[in-house]
Amino acid sequence: MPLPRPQIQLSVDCILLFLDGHTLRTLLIRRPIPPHLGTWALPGGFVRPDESLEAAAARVLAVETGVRDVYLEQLYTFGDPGRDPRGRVVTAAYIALVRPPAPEPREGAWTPMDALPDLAFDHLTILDYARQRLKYKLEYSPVGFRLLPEEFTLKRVQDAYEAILGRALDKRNFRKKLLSLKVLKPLAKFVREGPHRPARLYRFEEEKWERLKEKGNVFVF
Amino acid sequence: MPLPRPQIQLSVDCILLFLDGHTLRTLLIRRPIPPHLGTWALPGGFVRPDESLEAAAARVLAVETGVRDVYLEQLYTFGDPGRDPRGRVVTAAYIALVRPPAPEPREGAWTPMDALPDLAFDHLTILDYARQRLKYKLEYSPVGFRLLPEEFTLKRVQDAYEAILGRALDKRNFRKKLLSLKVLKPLAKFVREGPHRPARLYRFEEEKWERLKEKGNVFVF
DNA sequence: TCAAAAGTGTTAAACGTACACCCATGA
DNA sequence: TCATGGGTGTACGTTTAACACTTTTGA
Repeated sequence: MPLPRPQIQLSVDCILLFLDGHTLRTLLIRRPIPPHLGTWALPGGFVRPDESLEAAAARVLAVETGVRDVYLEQLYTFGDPGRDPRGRVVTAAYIALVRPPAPEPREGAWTPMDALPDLAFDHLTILDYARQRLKYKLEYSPVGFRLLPEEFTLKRVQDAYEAILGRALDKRNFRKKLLSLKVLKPLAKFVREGPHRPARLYRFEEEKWERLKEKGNVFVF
Repeated sequence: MPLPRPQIQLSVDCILLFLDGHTLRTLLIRRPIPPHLGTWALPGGFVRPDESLEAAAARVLAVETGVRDVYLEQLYTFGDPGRDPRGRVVTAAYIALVRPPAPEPREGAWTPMDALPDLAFDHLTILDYARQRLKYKLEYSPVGFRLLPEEFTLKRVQDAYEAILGRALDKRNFRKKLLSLKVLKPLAKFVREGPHRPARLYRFEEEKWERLKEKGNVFVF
């Protein structure tokens, strides 16, 4: 039995997230073609017949923004008829987490998540959904560390958590709990970055996290 | 600028879940057409150009199984090239939770989740993913109650949690915690169903749950 | 009167939360 | 020597986890 003729377009859109101090930023580009020509939008494009959804997301990112080798995770698929004025376009949204230093985008701008401009299509809905998802996932997955450099100070981890959760955390309690999980390896390296005591660097140990997870342990702040 | 000609098919697949005592069951049907003719598979079908993904899932359920008015939630979109031998088919999987009494399916069989037969396409992967998701969601959302009748005994709630989590829970602690959340309304009704003391019926109060959630409270066993 | 599930409370351990000072450095 | 952020411990309240007997019913 042959397939019916396809009538629905499939695209991917990418929510690139980057943590700039206490500010969560996303990369928006100006639409180079109609509809919504010139309006801010998420980087996106149509899926090719021979590539997986994730491969499409990676390609779109590389081509439109120059960003490569990032952590990608499917967020949700938005498919309401009418979300694209050209016709029926269903889009699989992907979250991409990038580590500092922020790659200079070939195009577009790193925009603070709490000061978003008008956006094309339903991209505001998609970004709201992404922010929510990130917040929930923080509790039981190491997404926070995917927004940090390989080596980081405890302060930076706390900044990441505070930015994503949107509230302040107690320094001593945060450190106590984080270190008690034994998923960070303290390094014999320190950063001097101001007129104050240098901060120790740590590294996230993925396989220790995996072991924790098997035991059903969870990371709640 | 016109759209490129579509080359990818979009389908939906439904994971219908039903709780039969301590057994979580899903509705599987035998494929009525090639490929995988006669193999067990999830109910599914192609999305029409004018319907939303969720509407497509609801339609497929109604047509293929006769089940209506169920809770539907998007699970994940599976889109690897090669998952369908006919060509490129991307599928949005939806979880549907049904309350007892189990609707008698027009077609197919309620199959225990822990004794699945060989399945068509990547449907085993999809079911594994659904089981995982349900387990995670139990912690912070009232999915458990969507698998129960409107009025239920505490025993039934505990059975649901034990079935989904896959482990036994302490009766006294379970009840204490569940009742302390104040999301259940005790009714002046009891069920007599055996040579033992009758059990009180309760009703889940959605809007009390919403209030709890706003306060960031969570439901962990 | 027996078997079967409903219903109920206490205690100890673990965990979360609130809170303030000394340290190392660069200017 | 001062301003700045790094780093550390304790005490209290809340939550979890372990655990066994009495109640009500139908047969």
